[in-house]
Amino acid sequence: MNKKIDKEIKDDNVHPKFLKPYDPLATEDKIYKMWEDSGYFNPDKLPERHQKGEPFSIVLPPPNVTGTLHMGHAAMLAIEDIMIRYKRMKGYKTLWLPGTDHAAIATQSKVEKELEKKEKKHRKDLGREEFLKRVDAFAKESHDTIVNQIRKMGASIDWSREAFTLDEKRTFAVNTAFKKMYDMGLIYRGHRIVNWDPKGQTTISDDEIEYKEEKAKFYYFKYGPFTIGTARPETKFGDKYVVMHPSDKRYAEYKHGQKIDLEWINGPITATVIKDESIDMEFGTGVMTITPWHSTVDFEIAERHGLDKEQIIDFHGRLLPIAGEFAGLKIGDARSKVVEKLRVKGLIAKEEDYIHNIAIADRSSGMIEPQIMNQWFVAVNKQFKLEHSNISGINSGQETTLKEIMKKGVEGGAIKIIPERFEKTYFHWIENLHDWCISRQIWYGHRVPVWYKIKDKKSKIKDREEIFVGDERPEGEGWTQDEDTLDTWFSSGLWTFSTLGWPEETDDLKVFHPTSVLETGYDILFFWIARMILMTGCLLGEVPFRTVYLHGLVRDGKGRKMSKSLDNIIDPLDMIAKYGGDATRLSLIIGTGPGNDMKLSPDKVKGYKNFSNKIWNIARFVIASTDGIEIIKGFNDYTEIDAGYCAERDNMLIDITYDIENFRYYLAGEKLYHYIWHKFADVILESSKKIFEEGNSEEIMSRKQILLVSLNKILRALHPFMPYVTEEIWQELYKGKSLLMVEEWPV
RNA sequence: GCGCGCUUAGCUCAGUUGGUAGAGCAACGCUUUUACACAGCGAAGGUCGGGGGUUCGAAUCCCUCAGCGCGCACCA
Repeated sequence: MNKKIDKEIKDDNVHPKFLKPYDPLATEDKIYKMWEDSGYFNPDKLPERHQKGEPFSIVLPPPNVTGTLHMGHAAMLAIEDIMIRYKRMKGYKTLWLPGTDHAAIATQSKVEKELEKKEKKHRKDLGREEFLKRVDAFAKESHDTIVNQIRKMGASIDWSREAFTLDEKRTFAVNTAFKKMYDMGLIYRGHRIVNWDPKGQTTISDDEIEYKEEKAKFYYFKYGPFTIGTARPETKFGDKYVVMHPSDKRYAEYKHGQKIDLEWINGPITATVIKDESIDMEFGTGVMTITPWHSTVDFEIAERHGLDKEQIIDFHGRLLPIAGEFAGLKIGDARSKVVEKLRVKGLIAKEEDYIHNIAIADRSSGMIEPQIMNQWFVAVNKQFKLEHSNISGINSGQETTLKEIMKKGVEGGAIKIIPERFEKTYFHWIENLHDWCISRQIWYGHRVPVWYKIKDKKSKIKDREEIFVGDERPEGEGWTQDEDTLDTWFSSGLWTFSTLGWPEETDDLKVFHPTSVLETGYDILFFWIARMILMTGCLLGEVPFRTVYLHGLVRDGKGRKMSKSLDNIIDPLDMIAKYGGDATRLSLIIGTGPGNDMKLSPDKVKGYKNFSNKIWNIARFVIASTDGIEIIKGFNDYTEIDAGYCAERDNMLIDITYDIENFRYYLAGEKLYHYIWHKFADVILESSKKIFEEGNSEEIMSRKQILLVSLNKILRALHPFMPYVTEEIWQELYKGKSLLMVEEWPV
């Protein structure tokens, strides 16, 4: 009998392509093209039942145009495609909108490195215009690679709406947002302490810093009657304030504002005593001197007491003339020399080993040097009137702050974060949030939409400049645009609505915003998610999305972040070529819950390739042993004989539907896998062989029915997870009908 | 310092509201005119990190300790 089946398949030529084993390579590209040509990725082209359905929208977290996609991106695509395909089958009007991110600093530094390596040139050798041409060319190339990779993953994404953070429409949205927020008083320019990256020659935000532990010496210097502790002797030249806690009894005899003459690095100075409660009495000697120009904490103390601030280190990390004989030295070289001089002068009390964190720019790996600079900021604590609000807890026309908007969006339940524990992390981050520095001294990105005109060269600095903020250069002579560009996250913050046409009031915006789900890695919760909530709340008075689903990071065998490891990288394209897109997808879904990291090995992907083949052979068996496909029309497989199997199957389908509704894709995937292989194939198919040999006609008929109906339902349920193989079988089974286009969710 | 997570078979991890421990991979034995060897059948492998508590019953809830990892803050 079995031998006969196999023979039939081959000999009859009924299913000429339906041979063993399943070959993903020969199948997937062809199927993707068919899907794409069908137009069904575009919500406007979906059939009637979807047009009446509820909208369901996801914007793709735009990959950086810095190169290629890694396994983390592949996981993101797999999860989002499952969401979209499931909702589409359920009859929703589904939109999944793709795009890419110009990723200002990341992309620019990549091109700079290449320029340095290949042509031994700095970007300044090319000039702004020529350099930007190079970056654009690189970005274009990356873009094309990325788009190809997204297709390979089987993403049912609407290419007709593709966006780029730096394209014309998005640039207009950025400029409009900037102007609105400037007019609302939420964007301001001012001299504030910022994170300066001397290597990248730009400011960066707090979130772009990484901290690394470093062993260092901690020195105690004699500073007049005090002993002060410091890890940075080379910044101490200008220190003329000595700070202690007001209730520190050890220093009760010294009064706030008291002047003390003392001998310091380059000779005698007059120090002023400052009492400030921020001082930790337990740390060191409980006394310190401050360097307000190069330390955030010191800057804040200086602000509180109206103290002088002086720059010690220049923007290339070298000491300024205030350092006297040390002027011009790099800070790294200066330290030991300054210590040596203090030693000679007998001003060192003691030194000890200590471990501290040094701040590193995560893109350039330059050591951050705080500097006071004139930059553009977003004010997060400033009160302003939110004209229109859909955010629970904030009424239209109410006074609020951006911080409050970020808080209320999640607190009030308008946004649900999965897994929930990240809500705590999110609130904690908001508590510590400072004004956001948005200007960058790099070339690639959105140029700050501000023009300056010098009114009167002789007048005081304050009103010397006339400022114009807007999308285009103002009328008249003498205007020059700000040289700086905007933080890349400023444009990403608009992503859910800039992609839908904002600031125009488009239909897309009305139908699809707020978006349904934002699915991304937990590592950009602050960078991106928080900023989207901020920008959307401020500009639209609503939340950008209803649910945030955070996936874990994909790590290599050694537990390193796949996006950062240099060797041992698993390339999604390699996996797809070897094991197929379906297998690659499933390996990134099963075995990992939201927010948990996963270690991925090629063996796991291989395992799911075997599963694709299993499904393929299940289908071959069912087709060959049921005399064709007509039998399926209009019958119910709940016969008395096999009702138990049917109920079990349908309960499983209800179960996984519940899992999917609750974002437990890993469970749904595993349950399907388990049912298909170990129940449907191992038990039902195996027992069918016997029934077909020995059973009576009623038993045989019942069994044929259950096989066909089960296969039909299983393929539909599995389709969001493994779209290619299920589609290929479906088309064989139902002669050219498409699973993507016509089929509904099975329960 | 504040917060979060993890610890279950050799490896990677599931285990949704507490009811006698599961999967994949690897390894072992048998099976090759079988829908599928990218397979089937079978066997093996775990005091669920330690300790304590709640409960008729705990991998699951509570407390505590330890190891590992992560985030934030910050160390003058």
